[in-house]
Amino acid sequence: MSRVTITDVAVAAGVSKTAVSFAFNNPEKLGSATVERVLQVADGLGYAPHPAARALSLRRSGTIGVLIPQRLSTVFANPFLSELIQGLGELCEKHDLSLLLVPPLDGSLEGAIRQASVDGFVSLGLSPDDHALETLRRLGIPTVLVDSDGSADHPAVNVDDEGGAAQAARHLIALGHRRFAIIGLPPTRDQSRLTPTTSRRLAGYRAALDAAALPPAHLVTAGVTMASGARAFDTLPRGGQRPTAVLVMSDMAAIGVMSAARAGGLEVPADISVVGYDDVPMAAYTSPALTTVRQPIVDKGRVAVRMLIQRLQGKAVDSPPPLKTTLIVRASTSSPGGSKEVVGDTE
Amino acid sequence: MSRVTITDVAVAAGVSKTAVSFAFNNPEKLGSATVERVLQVADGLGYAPHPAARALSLRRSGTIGVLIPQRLSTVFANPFLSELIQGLGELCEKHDLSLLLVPPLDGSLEGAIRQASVDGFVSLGLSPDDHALETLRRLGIPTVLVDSDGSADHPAVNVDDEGGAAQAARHLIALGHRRFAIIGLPPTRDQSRLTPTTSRRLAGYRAALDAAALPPAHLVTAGVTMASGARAFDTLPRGGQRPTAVLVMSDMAAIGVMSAARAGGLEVPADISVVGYDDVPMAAYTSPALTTVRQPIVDKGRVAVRMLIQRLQGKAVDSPPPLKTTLIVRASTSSPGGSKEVVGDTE
DNA sequence: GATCGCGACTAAACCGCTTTAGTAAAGCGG
DNA sequence: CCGCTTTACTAAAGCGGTTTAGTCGCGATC
Repeated sequence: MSRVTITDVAVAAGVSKTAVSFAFNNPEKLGSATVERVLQVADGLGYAPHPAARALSLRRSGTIGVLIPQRLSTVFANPFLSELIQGLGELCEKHDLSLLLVPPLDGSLEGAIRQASVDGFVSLGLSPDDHALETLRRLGIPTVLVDSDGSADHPAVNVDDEGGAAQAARHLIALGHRRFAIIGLPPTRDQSRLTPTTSRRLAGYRAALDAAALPPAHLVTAGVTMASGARAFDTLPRGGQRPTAVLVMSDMAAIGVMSAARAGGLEVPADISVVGYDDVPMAAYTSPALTTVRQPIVDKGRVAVRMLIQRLQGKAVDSPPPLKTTLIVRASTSSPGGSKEVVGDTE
Repeated sequence: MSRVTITDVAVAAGVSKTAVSFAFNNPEKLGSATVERVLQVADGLGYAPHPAARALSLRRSGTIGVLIPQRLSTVFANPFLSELIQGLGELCEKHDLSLLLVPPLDGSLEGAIRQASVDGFVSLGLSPDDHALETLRRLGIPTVLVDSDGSADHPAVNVDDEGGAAQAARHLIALGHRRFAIIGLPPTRDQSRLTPTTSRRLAGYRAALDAAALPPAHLVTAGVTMASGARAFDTLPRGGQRPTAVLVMSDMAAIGVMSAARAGGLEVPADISVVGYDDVPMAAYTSPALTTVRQPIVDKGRVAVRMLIQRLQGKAVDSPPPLKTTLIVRASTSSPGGSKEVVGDTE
């Protein structure tokens, strides 16, 4: 009861394997009567070409891999990936491509890369010195990076992380805040350093604070979950040193911060202002609704696939200019006193 | 600049292809010195076995497909899928399996099924008469259903949809509600009928209403997004006929309902109570926090993969008993008057 | 010293498809 | 009726691995 093969169909239809293949892929090379008959027989037998055999022969699999530097169970807790996949998926469906999720295998992304039968990769948040990038280069698999630094080998699509962060900080500064905390994203897989996204956003926050001649902010990192954001909040200074505003690099952590603040008896934004990053859909539905930096996540996915498809067609592709980020002011920010009054320029 | 093949390695190491293959997969069949040398050479050349060739030869791809009956861009708007993938992913990573997302191709799931190079499928929410199920059976691809009715061909993992729904309805009845609306899930792909999950939840709601001798509830359907839930709310009767409680089959729609209610000048739960379904993480963070029926989504994913792996090993697998659902009472429900006082048994 | 067994390695078949190169027959102009 | 192009179809060579069924050499056995 094994699978029906092309040979079975050929025999049953009284033609050669070639004819069967042509019937499906090059019908114009065959008499129309034959095509008809072969298709009929194939359908009757329930024939479907073996995808692996096809991939081997065609030298393409019709699949693109999404290289994910973390475990699926953690990374999918963040709606960011959901949204990105919406963008990736939209174009993939249009081009008859499937999406393969490729998380580390036994902790090794490189092992996972080797196993994956894909035509190309979209890779998320890899730091520029990750060995995975070298593996990709050596294997010659076309790759587009997202939220990384582009290189000669691999173009990257990014948003204006720094600009968005600066906008967020300036908004709070304009509201009159002086004591800040920054909650960053988790470090790279090997824990050794910040991801490119983290660095860029941090640079944006700091540039704005420096420009206002404010003291450096208290910096901690947190995962991109609500629980993790709540934990991070609990490590912030208390009493007189308590920051009046928190710049969070992900909405999920920001929501956790708000929730922990409230649990600690503080009111948002009266006692503490919170700004997120991403503008995931739920940011508009929290209470108070979250002020955050919107980045066009779905677009990011679309652009990445579009670039990858070009690379698959052998065209050279450059990293596009960063996509725009926008500050979305909602209800989680106000002047430190609690009034919404603006002290200075909101830009 | 094409890929390094096993032959390249064999030549470079001065051995046969067989030896190279053995060095990787059956090192005990070779002298240890040879193994060492072959591995060295392979590494030096940057050799990685071609996944498609391997899949063809081994008759397994190391990939399982997630059969998704909707477009990726719509289905990923619901955190349900994210959570399910967390469960699926957890076991997949443990077993060195990859996850392939398989949405309809040009609207056809069957086409997508044929193209996918997978060892088995986990299929979501398929109605029992969907042609895709017949295709799967004919191709003989092991499949485990989620949120569908099981059959002789394919076992299914489900939760106690009906019981959870009944619990939700009884909770509202006990609070004193008499006029209900039900917001259901979208129909099947061909629009012809309700999905199994919808039917079961509906049955649960109705059983509870009937048992309390209440009039039938107003029924509408909505997609599983906040926007869609908001739209659904706007179609409900107004004025004296306005329901005092809404039973929603998904949290995302429920959150949309709350938001639309508030936009319409109502207060939740004082003027209208809302109960969701799923207990996605954000349900606890909305305002008011959402009363909802919790289903163990991550578990569902884990169980599904566990079953599929058994099937891949040739074992017969029966549908397990439904997983437990639990009513989580939060702040979006109260007595119709606005008081939280309970009129009767809350169970 | 022929035989056996064993360890180390290889030739070749096979997985199921695509595609190139080619054949046989039909069509056709002269 | 011959040579030439078309049309319709096929044999066989890949694609890049795995695996079965050996081959070969060599020390141990009787």
